[in-house]
Amino acid sequence: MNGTGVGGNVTMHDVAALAGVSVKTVSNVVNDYPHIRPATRDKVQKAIDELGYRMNLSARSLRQGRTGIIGLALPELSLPYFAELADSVIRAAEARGVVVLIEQTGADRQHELDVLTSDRRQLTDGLIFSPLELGPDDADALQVNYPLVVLGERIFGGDWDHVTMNNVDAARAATQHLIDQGRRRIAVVGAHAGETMGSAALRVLGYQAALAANGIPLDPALIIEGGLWHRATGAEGTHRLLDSGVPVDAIFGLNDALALGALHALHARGIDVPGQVAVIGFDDIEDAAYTSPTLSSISPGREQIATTAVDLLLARIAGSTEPYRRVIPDFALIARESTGG
Amino acid sequence: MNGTGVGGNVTMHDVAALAGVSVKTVSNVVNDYPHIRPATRDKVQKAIDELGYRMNLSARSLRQGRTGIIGLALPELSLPYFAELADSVIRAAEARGVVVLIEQTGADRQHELDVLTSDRRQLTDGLIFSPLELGPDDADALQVNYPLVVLGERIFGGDWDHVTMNNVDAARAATQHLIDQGRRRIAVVGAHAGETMGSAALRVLGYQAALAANGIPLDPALIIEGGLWHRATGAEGTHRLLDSGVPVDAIFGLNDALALGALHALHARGIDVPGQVAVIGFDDIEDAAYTSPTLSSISPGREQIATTAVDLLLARIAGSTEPYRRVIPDFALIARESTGG
DNA sequence: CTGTTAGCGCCTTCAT
DNA sequence: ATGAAGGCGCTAACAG
Repeated sequence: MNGTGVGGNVTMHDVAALAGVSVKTVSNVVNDYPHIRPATRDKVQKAIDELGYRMNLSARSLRQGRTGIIGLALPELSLPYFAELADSVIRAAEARGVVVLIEQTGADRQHELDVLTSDRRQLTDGLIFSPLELGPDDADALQVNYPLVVLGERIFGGDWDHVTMNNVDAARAATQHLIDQGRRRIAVVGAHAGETMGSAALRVLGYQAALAANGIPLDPALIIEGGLWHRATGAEGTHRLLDSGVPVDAIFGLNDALALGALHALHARGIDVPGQVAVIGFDDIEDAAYTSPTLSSISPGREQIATTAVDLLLARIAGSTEPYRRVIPDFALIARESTGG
Repeated sequence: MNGTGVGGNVTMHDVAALAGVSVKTVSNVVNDYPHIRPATRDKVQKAIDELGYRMNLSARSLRQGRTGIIGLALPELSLPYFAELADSVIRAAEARGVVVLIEQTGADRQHELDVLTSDRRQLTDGLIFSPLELGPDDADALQVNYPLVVLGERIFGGDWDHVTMNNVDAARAATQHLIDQGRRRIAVVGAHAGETMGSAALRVLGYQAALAANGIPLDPALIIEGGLWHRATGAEGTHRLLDSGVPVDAIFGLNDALALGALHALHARGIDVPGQVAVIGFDDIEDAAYTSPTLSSISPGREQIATTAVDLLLARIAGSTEPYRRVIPDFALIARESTGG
């Protein structure tokens, strides 16, 4: 039963007996305690190797109240941005010796609330949470008694740990880029009416700021609503926009999935990109570099967001008590064909 | 400390004391034991609610040797196919009351070996493993002493649990579809030289079978190697193919990422798809429906693969002993613009 | 630097 | 249908 597999039945006591030391000494060796005589360490290590001993992590968890697992709750892995984010979080976690349990909320409000109080929270030492539906009214739900790092900026005002990016400035830069290419009738796809603090609201703010700075009047007909930021939403919104007949020479997809949908719709209607309509997205997912035409986008520093979130969470787990709010300032405008001259 | 959060310190003893019963009775209630008097159950449940009791999962794990977590090891979530697979696995797992710990192997052989013997295996009750680099020579490494379900068909010959799809037939169907559109110079991108049983080898087999069935000679110059099935690999392989000057009127990307890369390369060279060159992929990732032109592909029944894998794993964890090898026979050819007349 | 003791919270006997 | 006791494997707290 115990060949190539992961050892089970052999305990510290067995190791201690074989090595002729106490269990505590074995524990010390296994946990890299500072002061152990090299001879003792070797003796123990030999016994460990000989028996193929592996520590029982459940027992350790029970004892110290930690599992070495962190949770990551996100809308869904099918959305490339979140898949890439998860990739980065897992890498960062692995580099720090912890593993990641992923839960999908499906962008469902109740599911997002559930994830915060789920039994599973007991299996994790802390949670990195990227909500899409929770808003300022749900601030109470985020007052949990375990380490929590919230991604994105849907919920301001609380004093919980927070990692976000500079949405307003980044969206302004994207819009300015379109303006620099001579575009004046710039639509935005994926807006959320009534919201004041989600990513959508902040990016629209940046869009408006850029228009204002360039003396371009804001035309409400160019602001296209779209709840879920999927490709389908972008395609459908773009069709609505074009059906409406308002003049358009550029589309700003509030994320890349929306922009990909826009490209799709424009292609379906035989509208040349960027000849007739320029398109820019947001997130710089891998896809953006491979579409036809390739998609200009904003690179939000995803890697840095992930490592920062993991670091904050681990610091909190380790006992740090100061409240954190980290804004990742670095973003980059990646100009590709879809906005090219 | 114990408001919205996930309860911690209150134990079964506390509940038992408040309810005036023994801990065993509380345990029975919590675990939905069959024979409990309704009155007793209510009493206990009331005490549980009043104290906000949550069972300590570490203690339970220690006691029964199970964590309720299953592992999922895959190359990387950045590859859309695997992100979508993970999505499906997580959903299937959730529906069955378990959660998923994801580990990325980065398509690195050593990493793939490590994942099988890692300490983390102790946190999981079993593993769903999608290897990319392990081959027949590594069969021994798969002889582990915990429930393991292998995805894909890189390693035949062992008697471990296995979920795969009908790669040969599906690839034959893809190729036949191109032939049906009048194509005769069909290249394949992403082949793995020297392999005999991976997805690449099997799909190439199907390709060859289709050619043979239609009396089309096999031209080795049309078989383009490509190790990692990323978009970049597909683009680069396509450039190599076109640089070589051999006549081509269709490209079969052995997965969608490769096909997306091919579309990208063709677009960059101003070659019309499908006018001059038709393109088909494999996997039917979400992207395929949104590229320009939209990408024809093979839908492999990803959802069914995921649920089957989870079901097999859970059955094995529950103690089933018969060796399984399940082939998911259902695939579908999705014809889109990239192969359109 | 190393040994001893006493639980962590639960579930599995074995009684009743 | 419920209670009592013991231990799963580990580590924190003290000795020494």
